[in-house]
Amino acid sequence: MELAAEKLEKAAFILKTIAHPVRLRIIGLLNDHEQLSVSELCEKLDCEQSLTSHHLSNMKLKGLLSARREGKNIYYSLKEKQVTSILTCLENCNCNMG
Amino acid sequence: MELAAEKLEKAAFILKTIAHPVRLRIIGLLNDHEQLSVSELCEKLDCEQSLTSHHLSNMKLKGLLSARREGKNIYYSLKEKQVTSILTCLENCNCNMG
DNA sequence: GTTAAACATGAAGTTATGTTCATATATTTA
DNA sequence: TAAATATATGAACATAACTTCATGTTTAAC
Repeated sequence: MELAAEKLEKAAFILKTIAHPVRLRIIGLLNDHEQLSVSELCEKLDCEQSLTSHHLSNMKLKGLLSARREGKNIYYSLKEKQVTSILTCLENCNCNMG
Repeated sequence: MELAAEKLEKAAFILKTIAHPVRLRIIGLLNDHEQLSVSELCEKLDCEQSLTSHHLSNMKLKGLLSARREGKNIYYSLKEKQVTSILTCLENCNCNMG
């Protein structure tokens, strides 16, 4: 095991970005849907526009999502599909934690 | 995908606990070693005793580690081996993020 | 029963994160 | 070009996380 030191900071960085209920759901949704507009996400997440937008730009900034404009809408999608594998781990993990 | 709502909070919770360079290294070390005392961890991590201890009790509190005393030493070990699978994901993930 | 070793704990300070609110920008439509 | 829709942005605040430092507790050795 022992992640290489270089990879370590990056791993923590990515995990930190993912480690939030709303952002986890965003990843889940974008894994199911290929791409979604901000308002579609707002609705599905039941999360206010501004807050959703903040989360999205944060995730984009950190390289997890990409965005492209189409008319009035901006569509977000997963940039690194592999991120999803972390979710799968968590899903399968019967972690009786907490 | 779409983690069940109940699992979601827990997943974020676990990820938040893991999402720290030192704590990632602790998990890596305890995956390699089965159990380690605090001072062994301090040394391997090159991390001050108090800080290491804080991280350890945090991880224990959140159910990731277990501890048992043996004389003057306290040995920590992974409570949920599955946590390691998340590290494996990250390792294999050529995430060109950031 | 003192001392030392190994570890835990708690307060304090600093920084980072999350959230809200008000406002700005871009695009389309009337 | 004015209004409406979709989204972004930034300031301000509240809360949580990280770290340090000083001190407490437990166990063992003398």
